[in-house]
Order: sequence, then structure tokens, then C-alpha cells
Amino acid sequence: MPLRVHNTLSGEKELFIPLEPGKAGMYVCGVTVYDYCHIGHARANIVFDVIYRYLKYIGYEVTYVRNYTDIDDKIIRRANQEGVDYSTVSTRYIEAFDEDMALLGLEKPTFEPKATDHIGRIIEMVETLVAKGNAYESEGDVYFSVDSFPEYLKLSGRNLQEMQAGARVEVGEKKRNDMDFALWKNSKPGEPWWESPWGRGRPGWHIECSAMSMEFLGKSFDLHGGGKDLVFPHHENEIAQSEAANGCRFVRYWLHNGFVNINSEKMSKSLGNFFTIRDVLEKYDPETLRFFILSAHYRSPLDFSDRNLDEAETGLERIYSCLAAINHILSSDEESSPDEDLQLFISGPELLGKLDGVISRFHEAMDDDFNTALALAVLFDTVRCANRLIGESKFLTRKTKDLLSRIPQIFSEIGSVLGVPVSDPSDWLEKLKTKKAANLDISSEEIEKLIEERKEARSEKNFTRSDEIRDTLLKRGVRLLDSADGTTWQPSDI
RNA sequence: GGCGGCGUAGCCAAGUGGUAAGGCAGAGGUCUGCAAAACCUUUAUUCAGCGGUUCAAAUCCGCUCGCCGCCUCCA
Repeated sequence: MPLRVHNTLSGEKELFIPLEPGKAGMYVCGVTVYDYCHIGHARANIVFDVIYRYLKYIGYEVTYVRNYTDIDDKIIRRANQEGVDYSTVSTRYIEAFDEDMALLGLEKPTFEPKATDHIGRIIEMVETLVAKGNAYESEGDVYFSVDSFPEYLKLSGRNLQEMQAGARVEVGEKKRNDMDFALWKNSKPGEPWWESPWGRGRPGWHIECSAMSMEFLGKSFDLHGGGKDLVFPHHENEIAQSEAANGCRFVRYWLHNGFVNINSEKMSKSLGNFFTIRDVLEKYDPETLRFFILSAHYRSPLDFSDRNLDEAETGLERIYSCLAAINHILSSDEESSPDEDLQLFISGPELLGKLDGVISRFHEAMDDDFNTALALAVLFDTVRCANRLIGESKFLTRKTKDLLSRIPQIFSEIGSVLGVPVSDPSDWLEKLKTKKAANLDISSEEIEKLIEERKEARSEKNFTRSDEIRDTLLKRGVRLLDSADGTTWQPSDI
């Protein structure tokens, strides 16, 4: 099945046909670097990371550009508050962003341009727009004239007249039309500036993305992504600038991810209801966060809560437990006899059939507008079937092992696209245990001592005492696990 | 007010015309001295409500109710 993507421009899923066969150009609006990133940023970046990886996985040569907007009102305001240069602020948060993305396991885009490295391009573009009559200078500012671009608002499906009638649009005497937006801003005293034909100034908000995408991907390219909240005005304005300046279609497919919500409300800086990526990674593994984000379709809202993260953790643990069990079986040197080797237990054929279909089911899911939730379900389906085979096999034949050995390979292939699961199973499980154990108020020596005492009690059939020890430990957050090999323990809230 | 989206089991979540994926929790079972853990099995005659189109609808159309987003910086 060919790839289909939901295009905001048409509001429908469309067949993905790139400009050049075999190649894909993709631009994603990065962050304005004035603060630490929150989970909403994590979602956007993880979603487009997966899209980038999937495009490569199905054979496209992808050029992926994700910018840093490193000059903007909020950066300047922050710098003024701290009494430092704007670049001190932007540099700090660019580094923080890079660290966060690395922790989340994101692949590096092909290019990560900064707006301030492309001021020349931006000025050229503004000059073109002025020359073509789509923009005008006014007291050192340059504005885009929305009346000069008849298709304005085609992405968000709004109506210009109605928006102008809206009471919330501020009247600016410098503008010819209230809806006109700044391409270039005259810099006030104390603000950073660059020389331009209109005097010293700095770029407006939207123009940097138009200039940088054109620089790296050309006047027209395949995919442009970002959060839903960028549809208007940011992407609408990008379209107006780019198409007016270049006289051709700007972007073929517009992709927008849904928000992360807190109690069904959008997480945002202005509402103050946000968690930074750093906050969350203190409590949860990056793969858990990724798994959580991918468990919903990228366009749907996603409710963020400890409970939902815990559920994601439990789900991922199920996958890793299965993989660990398989690894354990494959590494054991237990041998069966030659005629037993050909046997496969009842679930064998079922698992065989499943395994043959896993990759194509994964493709189907992802080809349908990157349905990662469905893709994850394919993994669970395989896990259940594998567990059943392991459970009912009285002894492990060569044939069983061969069959099971395909699972880690398949999961690793899928993991290379989704970014989960990508860890060594026992390492990941061990890490989870360690994390939980850190909250206990009892030392492992103490626990081991009690386990030893309980072992003696049990050998004497003193079950009253042994159960007492077990209960005591459980109250302190330690769960005992009896097995044929002896007793081990784990934190009880796993 | 304008535009857009959503409403699927206790919870999370796929499915957008052919008779409800998957996960978590719950229940039953295997195992166990008893447990726990693990694993297996199982859990929606029904998709917010009401009408309509159709041989057939959670899926299409209309209306109603509820929630959310954008319209101002925002992933």
C-alpha cells in the first residue's frame, strides 16, 4: 500500500507523491529558543522524527530541515530581564534543546539552521516582496500586504473579512490593513540589529522559515510540519510570503500534530500548565515517554498524566519482558533430541503466520498517515503469541528456537523506525527496577538478610514466620518473587 | 461571534460503509505450602443522543447535547 498523508491544506488524506521520485524534502518548524522545552515540544519533535525515519525506511532519500528561531521578541525580553546579550539566551537554550532531543533519542535532521545565520537571505526575500508590490515599508518596518495575496488564509480556511471584523485585531496605524504582518522590524534602542535597506532592524517572526526552507529545500518542496497551533498565523504567513515571492506552490503536504493536554486542556507556556522534558525524564525513561506519545495518532490530542505514563511504562515492560524471555531461551544451551527438534507446539503455526505478517502490517499502519498506535498494537499481538508458545512448550526444540529468534530481529527493525523498543531488554528492565528501588527506605542488605531468614523458616515449614517476613517487606515496598532458582525481590510498585 | 476538531468498554486507544484492533485495570485459570510475580484465557449485541440515506453505518447526511482548539505568542 502506498503512503497516504493527511494534508491540512485539503483536510484529507492524500497519496504522497514527492516532487522528485525517490526523494523527499521536509521542513519542520523548530523552537524559539527562550526557555526549556516542554512535553508539547517533545511530542512534535518525536512525531516528526518518526515520520523522517519512516520515509527513509521505505526508501526515500530525505532532506530534513528543522530550524532554530534564535531572534525574536521573547528572546530579547528574556535577555533584557537577565541583563545579558540575546545570543547568550539563545545559545543556552539551543544547547538545552539539543540535549533534550538527544536524550529522547531523536535522529539529527539533515540541516538545523539558525535564523541569525540567514539574515542576508531574509533581507533578499523581503526586497523581492517589496519589489513585487506584496510588501511595503513603513517607518522602518516592512509589512506584508495580505490584500496583495488573494489566496491568503487558504490553509486555515478562514475568511479575511470576518477576521478583520473581529474585535481582537489591534489597529496599527503603521499598517495599511490590520491583518498585514511584519516581515522586518525596525529595531528599538538596545535591541539587536542588522543593516538593511530600511535601516537597522531584525526579521519578523515568520520570514525566517520561508527563507531557510527555500535555502535548503528550494522554492517548492514536499512536506512541512509543525504543531496545530502554527497553522494560523505562522504557516499561513509562510505560504503568503513564499508563494508571493517565488510565484510557485510553496509546500505540497502540510502536516500538523495535535497538542499535549493536561486535564483535557492544552499544555502551554501561557497557561503555565506545562512540564518540561527534563522534569519528566527525571521520573520516566525516554523510551517510555516516546512509547506514550506514539500510543496515540499524531493528530489526536494526547492527555498527559502520571497515570497514563505509568500505563505506558507497564505496556513497554510487557514488550521488554517478552524479549528478555526470548533472549534467555536463545542463550540457554539446553538441547533437545533430533526428532524432538522438528516439533513445534500448538501455537507454533499461529506464531509463524503472525511473524510472516508483522512487517507488512507495520507498513500498512504507517502508510496510513503514520498510524503509530496501530503499529504498536502489532507488536503486542506478536508478544502475546510468543508468550503463549513459550508457555506451552514443555521443552524447547530447535524449531521453536528458530521461530522465536526472529522476533528480536523484527522488533529491532520496527524499533529503528519508532525509536522504541531499542534497548537491550534485560538492561531496560534492570534500569526500571533500579529506578523504583531508589525510592525504598530499606537497604538491599537488609532485604537479603530477611530473605535468608525466610528461607530457613520455609525449610522448617514454619510458614507463619515466612509469611510474616513476606508481609513486612511488602509493606515496606518490597515484593518477593519465589522461583525454582530461589527468591528474588523487586520494588512492589513496578 | 467565525472557523475547525473530538465524543468508541472502568480508563487509554485503533478502526471512517460490510458487521468492534491493542494496552492498562478487573475476572477466571496455570504455577505455588499459601501467595506474589509471570504467563494464558476472558471482558463493548455496541460506538454521546435522536432522526435519515443504504441490502448493510461506529463509519455517510441532518439536528441536539457535551468537551476542546484556533481566531493574540505558542509544538
